[in-house]
Amino acid sequence: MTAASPAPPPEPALGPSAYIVLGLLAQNGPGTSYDLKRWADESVGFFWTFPRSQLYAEPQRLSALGLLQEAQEDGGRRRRTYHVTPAGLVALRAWLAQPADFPELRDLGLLKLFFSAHGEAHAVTALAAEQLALHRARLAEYERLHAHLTSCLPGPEQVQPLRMGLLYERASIAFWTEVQDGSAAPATPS
Amino acid sequence: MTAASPAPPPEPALGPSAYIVLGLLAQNGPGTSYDLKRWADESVGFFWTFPRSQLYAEPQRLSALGLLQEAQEDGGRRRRTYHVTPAGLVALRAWLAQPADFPELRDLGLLKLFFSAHGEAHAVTALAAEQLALHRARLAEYERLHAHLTSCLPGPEQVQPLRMGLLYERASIAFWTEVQDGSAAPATPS
DNA sequence: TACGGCATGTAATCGGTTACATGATTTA
DNA sequence: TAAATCATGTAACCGATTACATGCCGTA
Repeated sequence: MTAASPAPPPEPALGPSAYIVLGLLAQNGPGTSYDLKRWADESVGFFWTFPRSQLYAEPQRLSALGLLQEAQEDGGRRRRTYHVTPAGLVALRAWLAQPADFPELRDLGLLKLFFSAHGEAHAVTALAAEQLALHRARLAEYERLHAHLTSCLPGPEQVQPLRMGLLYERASIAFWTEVQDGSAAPATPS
Repeated sequence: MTAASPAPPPEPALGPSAYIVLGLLAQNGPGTSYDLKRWADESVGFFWTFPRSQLYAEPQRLSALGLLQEAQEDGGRRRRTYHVTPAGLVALRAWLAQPADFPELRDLGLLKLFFSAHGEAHAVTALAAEQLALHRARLAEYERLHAHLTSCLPGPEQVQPLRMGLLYERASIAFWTEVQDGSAAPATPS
């Protein structure tokens, strides 16, 4: 490699939360960390969570990298408002173009089920009941949200993940029902 | 609170990976970190991943807490073999009895879909195709594993999580197919 | 004006990830 | 016996979670 291509800073490879911040800001215009929290809570928050403090730390990292620009107000709370720079948009697009690796379920319920042989006898029943309750509640919530979204319609990309959520919840309910009904079930044809 | 109840060490609240180690050791007898890796790779690894080095660090933490006992061999590699102590079993059972909080999808594909408005025009198509490939491959793998497991049958608890995996993969395939077929789809009845 | 809750941030800690480094075993 | 692979571990870094601390604002 010649001196002609000094290779721009080696790109520290941002994590998912960085792109969530970039994406949310790109979508909803400039905002503060608290705005980010509110936006996340009613959208991505449903399938990707993180503590609030990340939404203070992450924008600062991104500012340092030039992907966001920060404006701190003088009076009152001196709060920081961020907006995406052109470089930030480029980074976002680059990330969107890269292939996404495999999703992970990260389901503590499944984990406990897997090890349930070492628990109390009725542990599985309790677990199934509890998981059913959780998933039913979540399903109801998704259905509300879905109904609500189809009215104040954004682009379909923002509704689709919710549809996957619905599919997942229905599958979960089917699964835990099956578990609850005991191992009595005969061979279940695929 | 009187001096009569000195309250045993405040229990540092272990993370999931700690219980994976405890559970795997409880299930498969004593073993080394490498054994843990192999066991995980063909079971829990499918719905809960972590780097190999965790399987060296975690057992040491657990030993320090008295939940595992370590035996280091003298000759050769001086490798460490761990086995679960009674206290470890108690901790495992206590964890199993606690309610599990809600699972998270953590799906980068969904995330990218959600923000896809800011990418190239064909980004969604590419994403859908790529995700379909991933999920089809995974589904095939699960089906192989399922067939294999039903032969060398362990308890059903160890097969059930895999069944959830199957349900999830089928749902995912349905979802991304729907995405791929474009927003042309009319109202999809639930 | 006092109080409660909303808003805004920082500090310390810790688990998880990457990278490094090396020893043992098998096989060509 | 050299090479390749399997096995085993450590160190450093960094993102993420928890906890702390405080400021503003609406309202009683």
